[in-house]
Amino acid sequence: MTRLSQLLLPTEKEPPSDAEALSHKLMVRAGLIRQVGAGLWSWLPAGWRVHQKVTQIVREEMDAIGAQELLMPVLLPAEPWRKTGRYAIEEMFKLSDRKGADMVLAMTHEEIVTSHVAQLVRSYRDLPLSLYHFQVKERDEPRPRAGVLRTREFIMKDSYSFDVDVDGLDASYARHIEAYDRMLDRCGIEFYRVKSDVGMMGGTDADEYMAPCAAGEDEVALAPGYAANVEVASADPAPVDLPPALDRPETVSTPGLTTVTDVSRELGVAPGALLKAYPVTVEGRGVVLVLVRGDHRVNEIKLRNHLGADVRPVRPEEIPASVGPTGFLGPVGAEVPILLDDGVGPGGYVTGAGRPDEHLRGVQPGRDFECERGDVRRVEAGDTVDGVELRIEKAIEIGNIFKLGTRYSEPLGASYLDAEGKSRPVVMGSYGLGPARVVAAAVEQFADENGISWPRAIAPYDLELVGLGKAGSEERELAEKLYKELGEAGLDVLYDDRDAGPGEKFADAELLGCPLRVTVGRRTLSGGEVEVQVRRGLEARTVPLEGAAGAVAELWKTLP
RNA sequence: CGGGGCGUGGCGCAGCCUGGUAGCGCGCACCGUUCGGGUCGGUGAGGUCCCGAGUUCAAAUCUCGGCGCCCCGACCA
Repeated sequence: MTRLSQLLLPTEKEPPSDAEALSHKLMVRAGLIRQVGAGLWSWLPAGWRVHQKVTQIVREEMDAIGAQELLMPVLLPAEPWRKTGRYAIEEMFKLSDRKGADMVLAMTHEEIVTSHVAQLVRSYRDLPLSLYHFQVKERDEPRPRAGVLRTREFIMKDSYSFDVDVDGLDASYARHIEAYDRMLDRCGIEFYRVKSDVGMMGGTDADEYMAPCAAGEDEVALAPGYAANVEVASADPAPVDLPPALDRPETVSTPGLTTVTDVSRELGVAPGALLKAYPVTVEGRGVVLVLVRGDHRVNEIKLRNHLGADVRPVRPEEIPASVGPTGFLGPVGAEVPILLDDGVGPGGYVTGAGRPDEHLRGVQPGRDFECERGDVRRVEAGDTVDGVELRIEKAIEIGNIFKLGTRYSEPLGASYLDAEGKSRPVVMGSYGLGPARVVAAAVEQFADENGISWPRAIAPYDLELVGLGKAGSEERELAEKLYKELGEAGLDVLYDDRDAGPGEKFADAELLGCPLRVTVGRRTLSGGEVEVQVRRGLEARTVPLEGAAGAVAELWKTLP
């Protein structure tokens, strides 16, 4: 129960000039957040209420699967990070204390929680165990952006599961999936769970929770029954028309034509009838020539995963002469290993000739050059999965969950004695979620031209009560009375009791986006009624003043 | 790390090219007005012009150096 006249809610008519993302603009305009520095934000009272509501929902669902809340520090000794090899991470803030001891600011808490478990857990009887906390994470991001979407400091719910074996981990992982699905459903946002890259976290399996929205930094490939981050997505390519096969490759003169577009136009074939050569340097292996269809792109993450080694594009001077000059690179006669993407079907293709100003046509993989194969291309919209077309959407990552295995328990000595008295490493999972990103996603997904439209579960207040008329008028007295009654009906009300004009009050209410707006004004009061507007869709109705609080409370329960 | 842009009252901006009294809108304070869509009128407060050095009689403006912030890309545990 809050009076707007008492609340620090600095709304603005105009967004910050440098804001791009919708959630950035609206959260600042609505008075929810203020910037402190690059990637550093304060949450103002109304914004913090939203954050807290998300946090509480997450807490309840974590508790429901038996996870135990604790709290670990942000400032940590460097030692455990050295043991796991993560001290070298560039994004980690590093500092030293007055004695010169190396310290770090936590980017995440695997090292510390695992150290605790190493000390405190001795027996298989102590397992399984799930621990979580809400704690600030510090990451020296190369480029913070979009308000609260990508920051250098943010609160994260991170949980960690500890099990005796992989089956136990699978069960813990499954429980977390249930908890995540429930908490995000309750928060009222759109989301999906997608397969993701395990990345540098290591481990065996990973999923991400993604919220689709325009400001998203990630791309997700979706088809019925299929959802994956584009980083790892796999699909069948759209078919391509190939020219008739030739008995042997044939040289064609293509002076100055160095791009797929140019060559396909000149030769009158589809871009997909070309093979694009993409030479890379593979750690510990040297140059490998990757070939994908001309209308496809190499996905470096999939390539790295396929090769099991770090990969970077070659520098021009590293390209072997046998592969040819840039723009005319080709596999025929190339004296380097060749990796052909699985998206390349049988048939004759156009490739660079490995000589200036010439291409070859009718080149058949296997016949005209040796190669290994692998799925290393980026999926494209229009590809198919089980015959159904794929679409690609932008989304923000709001949570990610990893099966870590023994990636941390082994270096940190987290082991237990099994029933036979034998020492075994604890098998771990880790599960992150960013409440601030849930908040930003909700703003992005439901805002309209008038402002934010919160899902009711995470709105800063259940409703905003607008009292029109002058201070001391009959309308305002009735609004005061209704304010009390709404509170008694169990609703958390923001009461706009300011001496401002109606336009300003309405505009501010819609900007802040509480799910309901109740207006006490002459127009409806003459008929003994008050107006109730549903924020999402702005549909308005009236209810009798008598019993209005109860009616509003009932209506509120039906909202998304 | 590469490219681009910006820094002038709380917010949004003009002034800078061509050096000479720091300006506009919103907001804020006060008076009146209005009271179902940012009402209208009046009065007023509020600024180290990001920082430092230089040029000059004189610098928001020109020069050099630094810092900060934003956007695009790279990167992103």
